[in-house]
Amino acid sequence: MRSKPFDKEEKRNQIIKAATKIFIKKGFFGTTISEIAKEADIGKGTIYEYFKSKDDIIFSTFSLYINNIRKKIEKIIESKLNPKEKLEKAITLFVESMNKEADKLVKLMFDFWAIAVKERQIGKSFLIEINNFYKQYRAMFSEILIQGIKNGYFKKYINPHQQAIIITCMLDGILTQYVMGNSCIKYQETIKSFISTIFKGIVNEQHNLLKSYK
Amino acid sequence: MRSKPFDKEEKRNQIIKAATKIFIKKGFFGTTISEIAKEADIGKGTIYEYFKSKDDIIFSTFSLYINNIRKKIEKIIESKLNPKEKLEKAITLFVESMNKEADKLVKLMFDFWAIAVKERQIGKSFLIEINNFYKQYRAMFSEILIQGIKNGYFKKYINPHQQAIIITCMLDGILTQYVMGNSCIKYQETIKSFISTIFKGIVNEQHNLLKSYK
Amino acid sequence: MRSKPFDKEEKRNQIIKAATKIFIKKGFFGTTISEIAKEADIGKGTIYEYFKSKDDIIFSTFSLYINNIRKKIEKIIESKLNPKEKLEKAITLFVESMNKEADKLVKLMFDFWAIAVKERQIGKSFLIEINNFYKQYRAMFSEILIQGIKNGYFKKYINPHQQAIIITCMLDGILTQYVMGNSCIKYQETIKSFISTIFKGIVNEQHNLLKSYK
Amino acid sequence: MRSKPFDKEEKRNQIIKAATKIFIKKGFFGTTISEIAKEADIGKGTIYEYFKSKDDIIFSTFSLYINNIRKKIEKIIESKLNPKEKLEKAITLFVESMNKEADKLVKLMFDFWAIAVKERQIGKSFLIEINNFYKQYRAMFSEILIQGIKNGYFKKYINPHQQAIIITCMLDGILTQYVMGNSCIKYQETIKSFISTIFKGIVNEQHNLLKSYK
DNA sequence: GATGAATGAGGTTTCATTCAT
DNA sequence: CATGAATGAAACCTCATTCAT
Repeated sequence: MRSKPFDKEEKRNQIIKAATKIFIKKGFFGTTISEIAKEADIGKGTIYEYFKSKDDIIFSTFSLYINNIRKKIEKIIESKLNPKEKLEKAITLFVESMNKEADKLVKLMFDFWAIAVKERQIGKSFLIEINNFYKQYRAMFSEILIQGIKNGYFKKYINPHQQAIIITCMLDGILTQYVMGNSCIKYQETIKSFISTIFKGIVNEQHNLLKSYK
Repeated sequence: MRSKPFDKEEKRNQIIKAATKIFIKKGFFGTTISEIAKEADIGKGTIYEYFKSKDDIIFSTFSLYINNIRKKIEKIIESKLNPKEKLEKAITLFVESMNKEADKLVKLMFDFWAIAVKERQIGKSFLIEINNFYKQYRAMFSEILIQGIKNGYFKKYINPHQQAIIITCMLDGILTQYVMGNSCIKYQETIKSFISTIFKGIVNEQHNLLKSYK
Repeated sequence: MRSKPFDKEEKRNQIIKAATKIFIKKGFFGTTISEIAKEADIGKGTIYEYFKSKDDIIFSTFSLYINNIRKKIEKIIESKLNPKEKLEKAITLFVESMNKEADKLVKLMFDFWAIAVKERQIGKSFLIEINNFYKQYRAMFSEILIQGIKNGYFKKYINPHQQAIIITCMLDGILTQYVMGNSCIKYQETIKSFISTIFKGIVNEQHNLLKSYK
Repeated sequence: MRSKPFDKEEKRNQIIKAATKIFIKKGFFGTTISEIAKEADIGKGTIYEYFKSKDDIIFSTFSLYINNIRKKIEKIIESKLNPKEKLEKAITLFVESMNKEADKLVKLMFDFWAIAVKERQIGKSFLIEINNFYKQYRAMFSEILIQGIKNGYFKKYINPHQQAIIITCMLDGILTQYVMGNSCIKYQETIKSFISTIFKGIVNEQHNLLKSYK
């Protein structure tokens, strides 16, 4: 990758990394270009060699992380796991992102949202991106469910699209309350409890019983 | 216009109403005091007769809406409805408010978050308030469920606290995706579908059957 | 004095008294009309029934206190004391004003000065008033000295005008350093020491010896 | 204009110089940052690259002038002059500076006072600095007098500390009245007259006579 | 006469962006 | 390419003053 003597893309990511760190701590509106520059250990003016504006930084940051998650989603879909395993894995992906570093990233997400809901120029782009992300996210669950129905893992009469919405909304809700509520709900227990509720409704027990016989 | 005797509280609410309108459109950081003043049709300085600072405005706005919802919650709890009806009513309350108040509240919520992160001092107060609100919201559902279990409306072995969390998270999630997704999910269908899933898990069919016999 | 049902002058003085209290604590520029009104226990608007503007308040305050001192000076001059006693009395007047309440008044004086040295409208009037006051103050000492020379209390060859300047400058200097220096010089000792130095230079010992013979 | 390599200290002083000019004319509270910027021929924002706040400007201004005088004082103390010459030099320093620096300083002094009263925090620092300055100033005269007594130039029985206070107060007073009185007293004459009075009291004539014999 | 709600001019300060080096 | 000094628009907020009651 580092074939050229200078790699513009790498430096961009370096700046985004620095920006993310500060955004998480102080929020988008609480962060100054100076702080980002200092954190990235470069001059203030240099930032403008790589980004058109402050808005461009947050938007690029957003895109970077969204795409990272997208890639993970695609990997799951394309994996050789069976639908039930895929469903668990997908939820786990979500749960994992709530630990450690990623917990902070979620806070970043709130900033994205705050910017997105407004009418502003950048907001619209955000909203479109977030919408796409949600669609994709729901599509992932939808696809997994359809696969499961086809293969007999899940009950035939369930509405995969509807269930996908319920699952994503639930995960979103847990996330929101977890972060807002200052970790006062035990999200892991909640998710487990939720999964069991959901699974009870959709999993085709007979099929799975047969499977395990083999 | 100034025929009535001077009512400080009314004027405060009038300003909050104007502020809300602009906050929702442009976000807290994108809104100026001048704009609020113009929207409220008063002078810039007048705002400061009723609020200590811009932060105070958003905080008061937040409190106003939170308390409005609180009052409604309390009414439901204290009503003469049976637990199942209460549960339906509580969710309906939520659905209803999605068209009016709560829709605003959610959009403001992101701002609250942005402010909470930027300004440590006020941020803490915000998070405590949000936390309290969530607790109260969960407590409402918890109480309804406990009443229902006692009276035999709901199954004995369910964990009311856990179910309350699931319900509130779900509603929160639906709301978030509804607002973010620009009405691209049909929330009413989703909620109906969700209710049926939940009810399947908790409602004691035998008891309700007996009831309907009478 | 309270013959008329309403005494405008009295109310003015009442406001000045309140203003003085706040001016001393917070300085002219640190004091707001609201504070003065609250201290005087009247409405903000009422102040403008008695004073044209904030500047007018400080100017009137200044005039009031200056005139009080003027009256005292005149009393001393017109008293039946002998020149040496008058000189002592005049300095004592000064020393007295450095105690108790009056010490605070001196701080007010600094505000007058701060306003006076500037080019502003009110500053000019102040400067003229202060100048007049200084002149009068020096004139008092000058007159006392001339009386003393005439009557043989003081040496014939001294320049009364010059000595008056030295005395007033000295007193002014002590005052400044006392207030600025946060009472870290013992002004009473200093003044005593200064008086003895001055008296050594001007008092006609022979005459006083003769006097005390009688 | 910007040919020289960038000198932060120089620019600070340049701004201070501009600020001083306006402060003297209009007073601290009457001066706006815009005016200072215009006078210094720079942008408003540039000021804040060199000073934290408006308060910081006045405080730095104060420190600059105080320190300039301090340096001069130290030079005199450390010079090879004899005590009597030092005393004359010290007073001369004072007289000289009345035409230049000190005249500014006194006018600013009233502003310092006004700020000291208005803003408790910064006010304390000011008073401490002023106090230190006065102490140092008195110490200079004290030291000169002690040297003089030791070497026989001044009378043995005088109290050097007390005399130092008298001298500094006197000079301070002359300065104040000079500035306030709008040059209406002839300070040079007054100082000469004062010196002769003081010297009469402290100089050891016999010793000086002997000295001049040699 | 007395009031205090309303006002808006004008103050300080921040910070994204530019541009000469 | 990199820099950071310079900038000024625009924000928040204060407060002397007005005026309807």
